[in-house]
Order: sequence, then C-alpha cells, then structure tokens
Amino acid sequence: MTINSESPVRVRIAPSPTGDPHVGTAYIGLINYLYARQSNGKFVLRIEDTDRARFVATSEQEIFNSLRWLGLTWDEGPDLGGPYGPYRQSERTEIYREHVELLLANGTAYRAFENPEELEALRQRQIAAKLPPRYDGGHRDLSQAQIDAYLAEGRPYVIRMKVPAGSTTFRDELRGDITFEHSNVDDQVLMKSDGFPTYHLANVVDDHLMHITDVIRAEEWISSTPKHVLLYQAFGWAIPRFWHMPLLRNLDKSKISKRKNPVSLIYYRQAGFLPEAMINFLGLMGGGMPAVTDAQSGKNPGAPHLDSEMWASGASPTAPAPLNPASAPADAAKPASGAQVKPQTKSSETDIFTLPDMVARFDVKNIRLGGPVFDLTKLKWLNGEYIRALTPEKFYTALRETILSDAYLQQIAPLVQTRIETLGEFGNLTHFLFADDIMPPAEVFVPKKRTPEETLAFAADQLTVLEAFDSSTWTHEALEPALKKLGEEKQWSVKENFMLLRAILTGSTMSPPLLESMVVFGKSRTLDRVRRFLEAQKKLANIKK
RNA sequence: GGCGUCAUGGUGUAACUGGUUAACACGCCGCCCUCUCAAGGCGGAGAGUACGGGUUCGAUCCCCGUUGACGCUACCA
Repeated sequence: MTINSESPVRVRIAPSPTGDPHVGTAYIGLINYLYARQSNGKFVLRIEDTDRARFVATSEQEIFNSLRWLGLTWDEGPDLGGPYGPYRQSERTEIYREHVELLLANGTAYRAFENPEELEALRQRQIAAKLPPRYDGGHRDLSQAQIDAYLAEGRPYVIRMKVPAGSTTFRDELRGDITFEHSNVDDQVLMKSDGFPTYHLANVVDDHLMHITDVIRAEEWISSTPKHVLLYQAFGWAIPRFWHMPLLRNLDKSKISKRKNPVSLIYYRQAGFLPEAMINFLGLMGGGMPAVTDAQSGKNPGAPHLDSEMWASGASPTAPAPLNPASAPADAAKPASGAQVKPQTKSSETDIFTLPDMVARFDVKNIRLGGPVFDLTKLKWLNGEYIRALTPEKFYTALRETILSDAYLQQIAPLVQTRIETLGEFGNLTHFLFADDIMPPAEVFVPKKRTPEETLAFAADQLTVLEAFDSSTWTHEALEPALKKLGEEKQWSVKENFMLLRAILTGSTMSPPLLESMVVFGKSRTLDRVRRFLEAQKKLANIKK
C-alpha cells in the first residue's frame, strides 16, 4: 500500500543534533524545501535526538540558525509547533513505546536480551570466520517462559524487528525499483535498552504520524529502506514515496567529511560566504536546474539574476546568529523584486540563480545521480560573483555584520591591548584573524630540535585532538588540557606544542595568547586552517620528491 | 567479504530521452585593458561520453557483461 498520490505533499528533514550543522543537511534541506514549495506542500523540521551518547546541547539552535541563514524556512518544527508535534523525538518517547508494543503484540518484533559485549563477541566470531557480521537471531524464538524469566530478573533488553523470509521491493522515484533479499536484512534493533528508539523506528512512526508523503533523503539510506518498508507493513500503514539524493563528495570522491573538507555551515558563515552563494552552489550539486533555452530566457526575463536585497545576514563570526535574521527572504516562493544586478558573464544564464529561481524552475526529477564533488574553488568564484553584485552599501554592511562586527572586535581587543604601543599596530598582531590564507614558512613552524617530518606528524595529531571538539566545548578550559595531554603522550614540550599551533594559526611565532586566539577565531576556521596547512605541506613534500 | 547504488574533460553541469565538429561554467594557459592586483574582454589546451560486447541505418542516450568509485553492513543517524 503506497501513499495516496492525491494527498497534499508533506516533506521533512530530520537532522540530529550531534555536532555542527552540516552542509549535507542544507543540501537535503534545499531539495525538500523546493519540492514542498513547488507542490504547495509543507516542509517540516524534525529533530532526531534519540542518540543520547552523541547529543550536543547547542546543536539544535545552530541547526535552526544555519537553515534560516540560508533562507530554508520550515512550516512546522520544534520552535514553530504545528499540528503533529512535538517535533523533537526525545519528547515523543511515549509514542514510540506504545507503537513498539503493537509490534510485539502482532509478532513482528521481539525482545532480545543479549548485552553489547555478547553482540560484539558474536561479531568478532563472524568476522574471523569470514561471515557477514549480522545478528544471529539468537533470541528470536525465545519461549514465553524464558522471556518471563529474563524479565523477572530485570535483565535489560532491546526490541528487534522480526524480518520474515522473502524479499522487499520498493520504488525509488529517481532510480526505479530496488529489491533486497531479506537474507541481507538484519533483525534491526528498534528500541534500545535505554528506552529510546533507533532511527529506524522513530523515523517510520514519525513520518506516518506527521503524514509525510515524500521521504527525500541521502543515498546512504537506501540500504535501510527495506527495513522501513517492512515496518510500515508491520503497522499496516501506507508507504511514502522515497527519493534518495546523491551524496556530496570530497575531492577524492568519498562521502563528504570534516577530515577532508569544511562541512560545518558555521564555517561558511564565519568565513564570509554569502547565503545566496551557498544556496546557489548547493543548487548546482546534482543538477536539477533545466538549461535555459533562448526561447525560455526571452519569456522569463526575471530568471537568472543576483538580487542584493537577498543579502540575509546578521551573523557575526563568533556571536550566534540571531534566531530570525530580519532580512532573510520572507517568501522565497515569489520571484524577488528590486534591483537586479546581473553579472555580465555568460554563466549568469546557467550557473547563477536564486532560491526563488529554483522554486520556479528546479526539477527534482532531473537530479543527476552521480555523487557531486563539493568543490570549494567553484563555490568561491560564485561567492565572488555575489559579492561584486552587492551595492557598495550592502557590501559594507556585510563586512560590518561578519568579519568586522562589533562582537568580533570586542573579543579581539583585550587580546592586544597590552601588546601594542600605538593603535596603528593593531593589524600587526591580528591580521591572521582577518586573513584567509596563512602559511608559515618551515623555519617558523619547525621547532629547533625537531625534523619537519615529526613536526608534521605532530601537527596531524593536534588536528585529531582538535577535531574531537564541537562549537560548544571549544573553550580555553577544555582545549588546554587536551593539547597538553597530547604533548605529554608524544613527548613534546608545552612550548614546542603551543608554538607549532601558533605558527600554523597565525603564521608567526609572535601573537596574542594562543588559546584565546583560537577561541575568538572559532573552531571551524581554526580546524580549516590546520587542515589546509597539513595539505599544503603534503603537496610541498611531494614536489620535493 | 556480502548487499546496494552510481559512472560525460581536473571539477560542476548540458546535450529535443537515438541523428550535435559532444555545449556551458569553474579551474588552468596566453593575449588585451590597466599604475599594481582583481574584475572585465578575447583566445587556447583539455573528454569522443569508464571498458567490452550487443540492438539499430545511426548510439552519451536502449540491453548485457566487466571494471572502478561510493554507500550500507552499530543498542549512530
């Protein structure tokens, strides 16, 4: 039973608050947003916070801020409410409990009492025997007496879905039918022993209860779709349409990751990318914008243009962006009006378009399925186009609201006050906080008693340590012990340790205090700088060979 | 390893879903403009559509196989 094609379209994104808002969330958000606006449907934001272990308290707010920054406004969500709330899964645990009872009762799910250690041992045995690691169904057919005994003992358990024999075929709107043999589908855990549901259960229950008609999500979910289909069937519910979007990629074509690319939307905002450029670039990923023919461009004079009115900012590099940037496009569904600043390049006809343009012309069915590389080079060019199209006033405002905001300067000032003799020296000590490309020469970053090789290896270790932080834990108090611990482990003195990082961050051996500087500069940009340093050095080393 | 998905220059896309010298943009190179650097203008190199078979008068486009890449393979999402 599939969803009624007459039903009004309702789509959703369901990010989980486990860290910085991700560029992939924005991409999938964009496609969902477009589809909803084009079908006069609703776009729902749901927070999937069922993973207590990875939960990050500030993450949810950053997700809101980032999506609004991009102009991807939702119709229902945790902050807005709506007819099918609550929209935060941690507030729906009772609902999942009731539903999983239904499955237990109709025999499509069962309790399993193995503990994590036993399961891990099982996995290891299977791997050793070169078998596919999978739950062996050990507690699938426990007798009622046995179950009661375990329950009486108070033994913790999970609830797993009972995958029947056979196979499942579902339709992907972009690829056609996809079939999975059930022998390849695990008896997935639906309810964890902590009483929280897994993604699979929560996602199906919520999508049904929230009347979601189209599940537009990333390709990585294809393999678990049969589980979801099986769940819909177990509940006796209509199955939504599935659209699996290609995954954004690193330059080396692997799934986009923070190890190889800035993936945090906070980074892009702080580094001074304009939301219009960002959303435009995301719209380029995977295609979807039909080519403009001469005939069309004549009939559609308003289509490709830059609209400086859309500069939606309010974000300063370090202070959290306001909840609702005043200048965010209020209604992107109607073509923006106002001054059209159209760059003179030919590419303005094909590569440059706004969110309203996309609402008007984007065709989700046109999505190209090969994983598009998220290429910063082109993003930067695009951003340059948008910057040049700004009026001088808007450009000035953009600077003052981001890279030169009062909030930013107020944090920097105390770091340099005791270190300069004339105000004119301010830039001498702080230019690294305003520059994008900082690259210390080897004589600056390699400590006297170290070789370049061990220095780079240690820098890579530093990066690993720093990557473990998220924006909310990125503080002086937390960073200091973490870095010092690494130094102790690797036998690097505090001086060598901090001096190296200082050189990478500032390009110099002389700077304001390191930790404070890192905090002011922000996690995303600091990491990006270290990452770029390492990459550049790697390239240099290859050239020398 | 198993299962699944994908495949047009270095990158992003286009090519009336079978008929083009395979187009556009980014990047790269050169020239012009110019006090410099950008921007802008002009031009150039770079793919014969992963490979091999079919079907067809004709395949980037349809079919099969191979290869490669990627994803999943958690009490994460």
